[in-house]
Amino acid sequence: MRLKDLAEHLGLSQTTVSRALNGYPEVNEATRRRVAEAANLLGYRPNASALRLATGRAGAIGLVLRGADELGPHMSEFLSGVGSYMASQEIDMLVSTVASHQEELAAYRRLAASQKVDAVILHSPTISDERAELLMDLKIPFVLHGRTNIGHPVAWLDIDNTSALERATSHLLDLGHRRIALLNGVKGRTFAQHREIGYRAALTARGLTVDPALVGNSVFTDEIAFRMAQAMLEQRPRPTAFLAGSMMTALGVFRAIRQAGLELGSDVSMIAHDDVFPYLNADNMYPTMSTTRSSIRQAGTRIAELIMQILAGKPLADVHELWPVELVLRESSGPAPKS
Amino acid sequence: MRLKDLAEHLGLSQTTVSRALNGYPEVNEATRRRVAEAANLLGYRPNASALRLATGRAGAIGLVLRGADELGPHMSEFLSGVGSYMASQEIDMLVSTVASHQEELAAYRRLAASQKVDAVILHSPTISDERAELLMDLKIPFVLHGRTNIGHPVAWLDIDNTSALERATSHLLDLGHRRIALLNGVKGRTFAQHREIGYRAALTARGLTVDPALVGNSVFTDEIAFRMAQAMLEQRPRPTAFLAGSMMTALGVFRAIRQAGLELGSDVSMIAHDDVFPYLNADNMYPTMSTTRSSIRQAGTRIAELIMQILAGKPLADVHELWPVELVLRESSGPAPKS
DNA sequence: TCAAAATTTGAAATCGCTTTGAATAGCTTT
DNA sequence: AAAGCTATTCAAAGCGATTTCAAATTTTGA
Repeated sequence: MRLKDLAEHLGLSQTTVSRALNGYPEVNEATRRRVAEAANLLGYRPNASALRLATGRAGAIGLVLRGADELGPHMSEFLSGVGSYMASQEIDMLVSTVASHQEELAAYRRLAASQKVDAVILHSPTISDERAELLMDLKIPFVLHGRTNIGHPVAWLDIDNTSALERATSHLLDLGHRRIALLNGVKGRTFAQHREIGYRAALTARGLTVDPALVGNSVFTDEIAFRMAQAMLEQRPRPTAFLAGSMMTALGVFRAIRQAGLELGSDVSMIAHDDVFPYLNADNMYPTMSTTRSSIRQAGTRIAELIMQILAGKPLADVHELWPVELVLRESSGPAPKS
Repeated sequence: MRLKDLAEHLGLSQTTVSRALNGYPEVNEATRRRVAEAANLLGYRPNASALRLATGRAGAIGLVLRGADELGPHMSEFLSGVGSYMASQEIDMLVSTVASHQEELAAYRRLAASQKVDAVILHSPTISDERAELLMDLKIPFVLHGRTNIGHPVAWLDIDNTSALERATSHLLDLGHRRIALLNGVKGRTFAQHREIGYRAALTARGLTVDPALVGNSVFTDEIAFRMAQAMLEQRPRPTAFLAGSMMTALGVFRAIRQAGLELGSDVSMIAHDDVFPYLNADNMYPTMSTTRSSIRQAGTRIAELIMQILAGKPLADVHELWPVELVLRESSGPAPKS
């Protein structure tokens, strides 16, 4: 069913039908109704490629994901946040997977040259992110999930990682903990830097120094967290508290604590960052998990909205959102054990 | 940079340039090289919409994911398998998220009417899947990840769930277990049915009957598995072995076992199904986990290949693959405890 | 050497839509 | 009744590629 067929069926010109369907004012109300009805009945929808070619808009946004490390539970959850909004706007999500940084850059060049997307979402930025620079050069609009430092203004949404870690660390210090381990994200990522800044600030405020042996950097997986925590727990004096970068990390730390014959919440405390996964609830854990909490799904939805604003012409410099992070105290964080 | 610009730059017609780039034989080798070089240098890539309109091919495949329950770790891993192959074929992945079954059907209708995709991948089928029927009606080619029973032949790839569960169950029976719990997938899904068939077959072969209180059906999450396992462990006599539907499930069961003060591998045994997540390795768990193993990522890649074969004209009836499942015995499965 | 065949190139139609600019019809206004 | 508006509608020109069909050039063969 093409526009032409529909027009013939109605005894109208393509022009009129097109206008009727797209809400232009210069079409008779009766005609518009007739057209809408017929279109609905016959299940007409414009051919996407033709529409895109004619309008010059791709009707899609791009997401380039770096293989294994980015296509995890965080990304799924984020994606479904983005998707829920984009679906309502009839915008497609074009997802590409790549294996390396070089491939990722190439993917953006391809997207730009073939004009497959109107904008992209960039995530997990480094402190001075090369991809952001490239996208500026390519003139592909984008919203950054996180922050980075490049020459130009950039639209971004981020959570206040520094403040979150500063508060979580301070709380543990208040409870008497002195050896607090930080299982942070991969070095070089802005969010990991921000978290470390918050952690250091809290320690420094009490005149304490950071023990490098208590800081780990890695992707957030159960497995790696388990090993890092295990190694840290072998130190003497051992850490009495952990700051876990994600709920996956928390699961790994939990296993390591158990395996060391220790009890979470009494022998060792933990505060984890909770991105709010529907299938991993801090409240349902044993013991319940203290968290710094911020929904990554909501962030996705909001970023989708921001993208649409940017495409509508909003200046980049006006699109900055720093979301606060809740600190939710539960059973996993308790007073430091008497030594 | 449009084809026209490139053609003018070279002093050639669009026709010739187009042909040179698309490998048609009727173009002079020297010309072809000259064109290829210029295109490369100037970074020319055809406008995707124009190309699609002209060729009638969408150059994309669709994936419709039902919100929370499908966008989990399994799907991520599967997606990246699909993506790795599709990227090599310059085919895009169009990902939509929907919240309900009705929305999902509507999404397929939209994809069909607007001709946004050449084919789709269908996953987690029910025993007689309505979506598969719809896709047949809409004449959208698709490959099914799993199996279903509808009137027409359907292209599919599946793993041999029945045999996997039959073998795992038999092994536990050999070890002396008699009360074996099954944490299965959502009722109604074909794979869950297949698994139950295998489980029943093994029990029946020894003259045992199935205790409904030892069979649970749900999505595969840590949390739900924890609760189901917890409830089952309260029964007397309690189950001495668990068949976990996924590694997430296994984590939950593990927690429940620990919480009940029992030891995995001696007091209680477990065999989990392992879809091979890069970040959750059965070998690295404590104790190491016995598994039925099959890479969901590889399945994704293979399904992508099958899609291309179907688009190339291979008859649906010839596209059926049943993959065997490995049974890997590790420490989590041991002899039944003396009662 | 010249016609025929093979090779190489190009003009124009096409894909299905949007959008510009013109045309028609029906009312007012003078 | 003619002129001027307004409200509707339509024919045709893009959008940027592919592809058909014809033309120009070169090569081949007798």
